[in-house]
Amino acid sequence: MDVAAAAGVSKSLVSLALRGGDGVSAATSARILAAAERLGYRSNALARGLVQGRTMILGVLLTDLANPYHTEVVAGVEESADARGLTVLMAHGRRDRARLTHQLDALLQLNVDGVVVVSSWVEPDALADAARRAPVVMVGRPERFTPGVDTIANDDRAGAEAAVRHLAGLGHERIAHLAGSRRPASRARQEGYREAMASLGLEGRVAVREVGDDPCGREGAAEALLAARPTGVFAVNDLAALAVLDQAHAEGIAVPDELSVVGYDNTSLADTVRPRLTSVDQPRLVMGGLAVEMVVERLSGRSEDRHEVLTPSLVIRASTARPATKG
Amino acid sequence: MDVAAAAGVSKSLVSLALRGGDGVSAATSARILAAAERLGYRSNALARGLVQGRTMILGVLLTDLANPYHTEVVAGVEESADARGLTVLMAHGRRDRARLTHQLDALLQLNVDGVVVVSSWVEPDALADAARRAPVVMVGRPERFTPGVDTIANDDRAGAEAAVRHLAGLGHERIAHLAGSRRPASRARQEGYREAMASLGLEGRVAVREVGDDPCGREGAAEALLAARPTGVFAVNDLAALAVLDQAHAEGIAVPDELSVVGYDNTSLADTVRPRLTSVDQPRLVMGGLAVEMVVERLSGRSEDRHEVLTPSLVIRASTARPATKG
DNA sequence: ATCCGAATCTGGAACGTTCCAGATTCGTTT
DNA sequence: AAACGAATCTGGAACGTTCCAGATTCGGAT
Repeated sequence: MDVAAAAGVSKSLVSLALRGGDGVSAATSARILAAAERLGYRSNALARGLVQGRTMILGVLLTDLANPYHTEVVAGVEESADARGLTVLMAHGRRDRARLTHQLDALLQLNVDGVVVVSSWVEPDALADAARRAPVVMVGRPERFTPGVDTIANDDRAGAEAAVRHLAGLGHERIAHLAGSRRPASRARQEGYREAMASLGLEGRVAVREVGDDPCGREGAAEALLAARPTGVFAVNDLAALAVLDQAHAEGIAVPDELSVVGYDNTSLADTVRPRLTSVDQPRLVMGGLAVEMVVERLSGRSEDRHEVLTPSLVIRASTARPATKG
Repeated sequence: MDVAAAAGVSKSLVSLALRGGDGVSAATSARILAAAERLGYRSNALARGLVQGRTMILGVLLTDLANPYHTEVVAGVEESADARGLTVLMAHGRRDRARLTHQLDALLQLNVDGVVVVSSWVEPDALADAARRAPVVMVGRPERFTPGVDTIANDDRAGAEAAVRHLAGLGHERIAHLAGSRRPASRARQEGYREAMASLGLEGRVAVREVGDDPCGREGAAEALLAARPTGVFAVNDLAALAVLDQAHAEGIAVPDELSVVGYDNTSLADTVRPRLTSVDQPRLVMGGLAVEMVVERLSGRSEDRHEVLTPSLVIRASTARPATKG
């Protein structure tokens, strides 16, 4: 190590001084720091990680960078990781299962101290494999639990119920649901909708239309949904809600005067579209923070799996109002 | 290495076989692969990076994860990196200069093979420092060039001019500009606007209003801008254009019938708001790809700095039309 | 049988750190 | 003056790979 020679001490002492360890005299320490500064020295994280067996890096695996839902979870992760001195590095799967597996592998090969998976798309085998090498916490609702992998999800049923009750509370009865794909979160939201309708004595008014996973299907589904002339719509997510808003606009239906719309996820979209969208909000920051906490718990010995379900809240904006009085 | 013992060969041969190198007999190779598979062996990227002096990791430094402009540049980076066998890892500065510097440092300590900085916010000193340790390419328009750091930007003047000429071509004369902050890109767009107006003989119609960097200022600025009753507005970016759309809606001004609006960046917003926004499109995928190319060039010896400026194009949507005929 | 070269395999050095056991220095106490 | 202990410093092992020079094996030509 050049710095050692420049400061006239051993490499061990340089290492110690740069880490701020004690047992180094003030004078020597100053000399070492000066030499390091002068030579533009930077410690090598590879070597450090190799010898220490840990890297202080928290890996975050993302399915979709462009998804504002994901990025806000990441914000929560970062905040919490910062507070614990962990550095966050992100790997991106780009909505592709194979790439997701590959990127997860890349993180593990780097010996990250833990992985937060923000996605429910990862191959369960890859996940199980990963959990054997490092703590893995998944934020999202998986098809089924993978042993060794902790999960954090929001209560989709409760969120759906809150949306429906909000509409019913305003006086709506013809409340339709624009449903999502077959994925667990979508299914749970649909179940929540049906249950809430039933418990409100509105089972006769249940009307569901599914949009596929492909974005193109959304408009058609919205059109079909509105054909039944509901006064309120609960959409599986904000993007689906946007399709409803657009379709309503195209048909000359005023929102919220003639139609109330509720979305899910409270993405930036909800605060962007006109009218601003009432939406179910998952506590994403909290979820991200909790994920880090769970990784740290694993690092300090917890071995039972933990599956946390958080309660979402409804953010009321301008897209919902009392239904127009008839006649 | 356990795999070596299990397969009854030396660690060197295991290493060779797993890398797919030749000089390993088919039988032995199969035995080694089987043993590795069985033991769940994964090579350690830290050790590999340490001995090879390169990591095959391309670091991406982001200012703002939530910014769809940034994420699409990243998509371009990823595509190009994939094709070259580089793994992309992202570090996130969260709009904070100190954190950006810190994250840049973290990437360098990991011995990444190169860094693509998607941001024009990074401390120039930190950038210069980084460039001494690895190739650094910045996507964005910096205050000034940092020696050793390549840059890729779009031609903001040309983009602004295209926007103004589009409006003028439709018959607009009262074309106002909602300008951005003092940052170089914003300034260049404003200059492009003024120049285009001048060269169209419309210097008398120039009307500029600046929004500060804080989001709250946008509405007020949009209101003030519309007070002058322009028939066309060129906004510094899509978010500013959205403020104009909202303000127009609030005042009962129909877009595009009574007011045409053009944004900049062609973010997902442009394809989300109503009416869909005409916007200047930077070739973000190309820019990302080019960034990787420039990193690779540096790795294979280029030493002169390269500063690339790409030409943006206009994407015409529903927010622009001929002005209403008077009377 | 002998030799030769190609194919296959091995052992140790190296990468840049941290860690640890011990060496050295120095001021204080006896 | 001797002894002691604390403070300060050093040297080598270790981490898990790759790399390289050389060792071993093997089939075939002489």
